[in-house]
Amino acid sequence: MASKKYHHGDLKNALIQAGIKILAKEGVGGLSLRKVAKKAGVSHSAPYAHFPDKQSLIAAISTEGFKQLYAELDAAVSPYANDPRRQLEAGAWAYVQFAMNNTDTFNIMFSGVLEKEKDYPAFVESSRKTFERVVDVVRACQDAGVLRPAPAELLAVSVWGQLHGIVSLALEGQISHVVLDRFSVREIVFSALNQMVLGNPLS
Amino acid sequence: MASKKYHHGDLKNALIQAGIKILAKEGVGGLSLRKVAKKAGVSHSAPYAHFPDKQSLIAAISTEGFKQLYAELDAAVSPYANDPRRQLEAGAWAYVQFAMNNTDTFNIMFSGVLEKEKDYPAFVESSRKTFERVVDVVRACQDAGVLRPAPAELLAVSVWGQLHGIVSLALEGQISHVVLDRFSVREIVFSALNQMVLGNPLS
DNA sequence: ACCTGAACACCGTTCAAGT
DNA sequence: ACCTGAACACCGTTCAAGT
Repeated sequence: MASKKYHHGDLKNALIQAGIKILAKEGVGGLSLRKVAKKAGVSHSAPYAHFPDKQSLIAAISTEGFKQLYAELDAAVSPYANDPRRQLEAGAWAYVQFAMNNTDTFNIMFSGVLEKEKDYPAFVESSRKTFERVVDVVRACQDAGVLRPAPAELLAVSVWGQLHGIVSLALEGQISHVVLDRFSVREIVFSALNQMVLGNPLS
Repeated sequence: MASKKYHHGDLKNALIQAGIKILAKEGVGGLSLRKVAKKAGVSHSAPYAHFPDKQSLIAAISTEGFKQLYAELDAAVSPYANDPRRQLEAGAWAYVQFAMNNTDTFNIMFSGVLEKEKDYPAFVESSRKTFERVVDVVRACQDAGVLRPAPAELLAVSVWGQLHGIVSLALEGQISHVVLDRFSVREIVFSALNQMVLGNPLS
């Protein structure tokens, strides 16, 4: 399988990695197929041997993003297998940190940059898998009486949506300075999360 | 002030309106300054007499979006001046509907398309004003014992974030079909919202 | 199968010039 | 002040051609 090659033998992957780097450095607006090709050391039309169009490259980068998000989520949650409450908090914070540390990847994953996401099975699968991990944690919390009884998937959408919304607004600079002057993003997130937890003095 | 003009006398506004239409018809990816100029019936460089660059046009369209959102929010909420609980629900649903009926405007308002939002005072002001309206409703709910005591702005971020997150995930096609097969977006939103309300049997 | 280079239709932005 | 047209450096995408 590995033999003589034109350039590296795995240009497809090299293009994805180049794309991720450009995205991190120049943002969504700076991501062009031609730059990606140049960074990978090939001509501007070489990517078309591996991706039918720019959207497909974006789908591949997004898929990579979901895999990384899954890994970070899982790593944050796993240590607390018998403490669902801490799983919830650790997972939530891992999600928020991923978003804040990989703003532009987070953006192409969730902000309509990818136009027909349903056309990319790997993307759909990687995002589905991530959601399932959230559902797992939610279910464990329900079993432990930490979260209210309800269809676990529905509650998971609510929890995920809460985190996603807050961090999206934060990244977009939409959170009022009246709030940011007094609370860190961490405090905002945990305040919202605690509100969902049963047995909370305020709930 | 109104006198003879080259084209309409208010090209600036005509460009914004043309932009909104193109956005609605072709999405963020289809929005170009040259198309906007063409639609307004001027040369491709005419817009530069009114906007320093494309980002400024986007800022103006986003500002327009916030004004519309504010108006719809206010119209939905005002009828229930003495029923904070219904204000909260009506306002929430108005927000979600705005997002779903104006997907692409919503996108440029909130999805990182506008890169240095802080540089556009009109944008910042229109978004601040909208947030203030949310805070008003939250405060009324707190006074009526519908929402828990907490700094109103903090709680408003939580409520807004919850709605924003759910509708963003929904627009992005990220809500599992396991959920969507059983619940409408309206049910998902209200389920999450009710969870925040005091005196709820489930809270 | 994998890659190159020329070509095409589009961009955003600048600038000299016209009214 | 407001607008035009040519020009420049970039895009995404296609295609004939090379290995």
